[in-house]
Formats: sequence, C-alpha cells, structure tokens
Amino acid sequence: MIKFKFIDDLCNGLKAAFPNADSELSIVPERCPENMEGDLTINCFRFARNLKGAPDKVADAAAEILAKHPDIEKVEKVKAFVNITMTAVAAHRQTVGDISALLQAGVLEQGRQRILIEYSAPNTNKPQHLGHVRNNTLGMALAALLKRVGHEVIEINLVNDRGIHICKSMLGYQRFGNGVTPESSGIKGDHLVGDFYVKYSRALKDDIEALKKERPELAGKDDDELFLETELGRMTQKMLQDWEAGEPEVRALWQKMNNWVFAGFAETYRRMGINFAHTYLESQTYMLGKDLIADGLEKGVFQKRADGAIFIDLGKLGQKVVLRSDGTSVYITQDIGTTLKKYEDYRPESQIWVVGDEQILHFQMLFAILKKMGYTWADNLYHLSYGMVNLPTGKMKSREGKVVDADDLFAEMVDLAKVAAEERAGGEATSEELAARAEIIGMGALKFMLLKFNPKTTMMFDPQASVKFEGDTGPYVQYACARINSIERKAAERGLAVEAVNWELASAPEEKAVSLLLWQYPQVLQTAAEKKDCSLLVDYLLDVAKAFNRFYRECPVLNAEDDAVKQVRFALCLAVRTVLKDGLATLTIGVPEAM
RNA sequence: GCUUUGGUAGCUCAGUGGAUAGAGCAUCUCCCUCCUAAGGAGAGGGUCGUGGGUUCGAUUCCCGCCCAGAGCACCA
Repeated sequence: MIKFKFIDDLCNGLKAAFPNADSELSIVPERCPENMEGDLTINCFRFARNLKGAPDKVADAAAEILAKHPDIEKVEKVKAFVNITMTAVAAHRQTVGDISALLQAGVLEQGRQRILIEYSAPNTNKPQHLGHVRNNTLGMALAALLKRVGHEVIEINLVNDRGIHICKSMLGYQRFGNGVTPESSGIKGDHLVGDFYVKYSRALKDDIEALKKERPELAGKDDDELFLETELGRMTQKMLQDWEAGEPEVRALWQKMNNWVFAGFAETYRRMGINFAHTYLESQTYMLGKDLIADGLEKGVFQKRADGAIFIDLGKLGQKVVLRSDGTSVYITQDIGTTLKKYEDYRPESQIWVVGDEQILHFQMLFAILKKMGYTWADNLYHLSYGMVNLPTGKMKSREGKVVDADDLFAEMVDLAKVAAEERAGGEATSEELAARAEIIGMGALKFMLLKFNPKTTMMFDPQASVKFEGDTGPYVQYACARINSIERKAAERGLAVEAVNWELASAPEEKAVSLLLWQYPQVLQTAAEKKDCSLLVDYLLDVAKAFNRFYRECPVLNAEDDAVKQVRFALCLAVRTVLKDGLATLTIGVPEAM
C-alpha cells in the first residue's frame, strides 16, 4: 500500500520520544469522522502500548511531531486522537498524482499463488435460478479480485449431469415430450428440459396421492418413501440402472437432453461474462475416489465396520462413511477423488469452492479427510460458503415453482435499464448503443447488488426494490464514470488538455477527500482478497462515487474560473474514473460510455 | 438434543475494544438560467435481542437465556 511520507517521520519521532518502544511500530492513519476537523486521524489508542506510553501522552508527542511536518497544515488533538489536515500537495502527490503507482500498489509483492476456484456447479435437469446467479457472481468476482492482486486463478465448473434427478427430466420428456426440441419449440434448451422436470414432478405427486387414497395405510409416509411404490418411480430407477449399464438408448437420450441444457447454460454464462478454463462432468468423475479408499484403509486412515462399510473417525466432526457396505461410493468419496484429480490436473497451491452454507460440515469433513490421508496441500483448501437467497414471500422453492429464473431476471433488469436509458438519451443514441448500454447497466446493477451483501449473510432479494437504479447501486457508480466521460468529451471539444498539474490548487475539502479515498484503494483490494470478500470493494466504490459526486457539485471542472484549476480538477476526475473502472472491472462489472 | 450462523433505524444491510453507532430505501424539506437530477444538501427515525461478567472504556470479548436460519444419511 501507499505510505504517506509523514507516517515514517512520525514513527521515527515517536520511537525517539519513547525509548522503551518496541522495534515494531505500525501506524495506519484512519479517516477522520465527518464531524471532526481534519482529513485523517491518528488513533493513538491503537499503538500506545507498543510505545510503552499512556495513550494521552503518545498523542501529545504525535501532535507535536506532526505540527512541525511540512505536509501537515493543521493538527488537533482530541483525547488520544490526533486529527490532521494535510496540505493539498501532500494529499494529492502520492494518490491522484501518481495513479499508475496507486493501481500497481494493489498487487501483492509476495505470497502470490496459483489458485483453483470452482463455482456454479449446476444440475442439468433445470435452468439456473437466482441462487445460481449469486453463486456465479460470487465466484467470478472473487476470481477477478484474486487475479487483480496478482494471483494466477483458474476458474472451473463441475456440472452435475447424472443421477436420479437427471433421469426424472428424461422420463418426463419420454412421457410428455412428443419429440419436441429447442429448435421446434423455440424454447431455450435448459428451460425446455426444466419444463419436463416440472411435468414429471407433478405426475409423480399425483401418482403418490392416488396411491395414498388407494392404500390408506400409507398415508403417514412421506413422498420419498413411496417413490418406489409408484410405477413412475420404478421406471426412473430402472432408467438410472440402464444409464449406469450404458444402455445405448438411454445414453442417447441423456446425451441429447444434456446438450440442450449445456447450450442453454452457455448462453447464461455468456451473458454474465463467465469463462471457465475447464468444465468437469460428474458423469466422468463420480467413480473417482473409490480406489483411494482401499489405499487409506491399508494405511489405517479408514476403518472397516462389521457390516463391511468403511468409515473414518473425525473426532469432533463425528464419523463419516466413505464406502457403503455394498462397496459403492458416497458423495464425499467422489469429492475426495475429484479434489485429487483437480490437484493433479492443475497443481494449484490452493483450491476454493463456492458452495452454499448448508454444506459447511461436508467441506469440513472433506478437508479433514484429505489431511488425514496425508496430502500436504490439503491445508490450503477453502470453502467459500454463502447464504441462501430469500424472497419477500419466503424461501425459494424449486418444487413449488417459487424461484426467480436467471434468464428472466437478466431480461428484466436489462429491459428496465433500457427504458431508463431511452428516456435519458432523448434520441441522441442509436438503438444498438442503447441496447449495449442497457446490458452493461442492467447486468451491472444485478451483480453489484448481489456482491453488496457479505457472502455469508442469508440475503433478501426484493424484485421490486432491486430494479431501482438509485442509491447504493451499481448504476450509481457507473453514473459517476459516465459524468466523467461527459466532461472528457467536452474537454476535448474545448481543447482542454492536462499539461502541468499544480495540485496546490485542489485544496477544497471535497478535492482532498477524493484523493484520500483513492489512497485507500490498494489496501481495500488486498484486504478484500485476503478475506475473500468482494463486499468490501463494493462499499469502497460507493464511497468513492459519493465523494466524487460531492466534489462534482461543489467544484466546477470545465466551468472553473481559472485554466490551471480546470486542469487540476480534470486530472482529478480522470483519476477517479481510473479507479472506479478498475474496481468495477474487478467485480466483473463494466462501465457504459454514457448513461 | 448437539454443532453452527445470525438478531443493529419502519424495511434491506454495513460496522467497530475507543470520539456523538452508519448507508441505502421509505417518509418529510430544499437544489436543474450551472460540466448528465440514475445527482446533491438537510430533517425525523436506535434501550445495537436479553441478563450478567471482564475492561479506564463493550454494540464489539466471555458466560447464561430468548428468537430465527442452516447442518447433524451407507442423499447429492
């Protein structure tokens, strides 16, 4: 991060004043509260004990040192806080004054890694919904953030393309499809398949209800228990067995329907801007892991139970079966194998999974097992768990059709952005331009909103509120950029170029506030990457946009009275835009030319 | 029952062992003869779930309790 000159001088001065001080002394200035006078504040409570001095005395000494510093205009001591007002030149010099260095400072000097990140992981029996969109957005933005600070990041997907639920949509198609295709119906492939999954589910529910009427003794049983009592259920199980046996007709249907779904997913991913380096298919990985169990059994990592099942004792986490008594594998067995496969394929230093928080225990167990199996890299596995998305009407429920479909949501956001953009453009833009703008604004608004929440919070998605583009939203940040673009265009028309910038002329509080916010950018990037939390960056970009809008209101750029002032302010605008664009790009959000 | 995450303004969410706890939305005022009003300025709105404890100082850390979500399969 960029360190202001006066900080070093302060550290040295304080060490001299407090002879018993620890050799380690780190002072990071904080933002001064609005109601206090000053640009930054030194909170002496934080490091007084490193100096072996009372906070109040330390603050006295700090105030005395800073008051004499050429970069400091004014010092005010309140309790153990030292509020400082910097000179304009000092505030701008290392921030907007050297914007490329500021951007570069976000990159880690050490500790860069090759990181594998897995996200999305959809099933091929239905289209993606809002929950997937949160997952996709968190995954792609985290990948971009990690890249931004210098890591090598490999994004991968693991598609769940086999299993009983896939057979359900296939059987639904066989029963009710009449040979319809995406081409013949004009329906996107994943939606078409999803429709048959829904039709199947309804038919199964009807069959179970009929069964319960016929045999009242079953009334207390739940639907899963009665699955195999229905003809439809038995056929579904038969289909899964046929699939596993490689029965050609079943395989052909499976392949055909999965291809429809993949084509649909490709469109969803394209619109979000996702590019996976590789997509693993569960149909090709589900048998992995089994052979590792025998090996682990020999080494004593696993134990065999009397009934033949193989398990592992994970202490506090409990016991976990890794091979059923019939010798077949379970979910975690596959994950053991797949994790090893991913490691062998890419040799990453760490792996990240973006998966919902209901699987926290699963991943704790997975990581613990891999460690016990002796893989040293298992210390660097990370489950980025995130909370579910609720609607004002309650939880999303696929079975009840209470879901917000991803493609519908994209269309709705972009349509609304388009209506607004058309109104504002007033015929000044072509329809292609408007469409491109609306795409960037609508998708940006959606991603920004999803990233604004801390990943682990169970968030509420209010469709009504989410389509607004005012307040703490992506478009608010994009709008600040659009305003700067507009200034840039007008500056070019008027022949204003930035030549010699005299930062001394940017001494208004609004101008310094912008610079001092931009100063924090490298640290924000690194902290967000360290915590794997993009919401920190989201909040920061909102702060910058707010500071810019205040500046924009108070300090005319092109209408300033003096040419030199115009240049300084114009330079400040360009620096703001550079950071906002860079930050939004790090969240995988674009910026339109105009709004 | 056990594990775990949360309970902060009417709503959705930030936040932190330190200065008078913040933002957006919603409500109410103002501001387009001025670089884009998807903007700015301001007002009202809080016993930070609750009862204890540690501390110079606790919304933040510890313990109990209440409420809510999630998990506790030879399902994925």
